[in-house]
Amino acid sequence: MKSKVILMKRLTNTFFQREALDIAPLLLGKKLIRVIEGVKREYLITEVEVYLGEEDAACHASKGRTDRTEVMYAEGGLIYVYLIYGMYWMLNFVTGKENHPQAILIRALENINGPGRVGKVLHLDKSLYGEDLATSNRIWIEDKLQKVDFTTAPRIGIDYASEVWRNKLWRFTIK
DNA sequence: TGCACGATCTCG
DNA sequence: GAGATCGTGCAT
Repeated sequence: MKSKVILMKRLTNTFFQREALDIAPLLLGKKLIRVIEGVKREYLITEVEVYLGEEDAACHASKGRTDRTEVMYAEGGLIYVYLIYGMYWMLNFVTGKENHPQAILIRALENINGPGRVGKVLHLDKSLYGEDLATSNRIWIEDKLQKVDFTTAPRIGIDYASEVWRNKLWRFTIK
């Protein structure tokens, strides 16, 4: 007797060890799992932004290798979190090959708009810096096996960067 | 050792 | 439109 099983498959590191611009649209509509104090919660990813390499003036890696950016130089599949404006933790997934610093910022989840609020509901903190999405029991991504339509737009909050980088359409939003 | 500032949000 | 609030990177 045959039965159909719908697999909610955790994404492995190979998923993240590709170029951020290829991965970003694929992340839309996927499920973010977060376990807080033993309670498992699920959220749909609805908006992301790509930060790509040392050349990208808006990317933290444009300052080179530092204590903060170190994780971005690792292979894809790790988490990059940092505190901004003294109060908001930003959630990023490291992507690409080793020594190709890049990351994808999770800007919004379903019903949760803005990266600061995302960090708040997920109870992010420094302890998640470098967390491995493939093996963590605190946070990971699962495939939703559904296709989504998306739009692109310039990234938010990077007016300090030069025009070329400001104008990149590296924000991906689910339709 | 000090200082300027930021991949934001909320309130008025 | 401004304030909250603090780690980071770079100058001193």
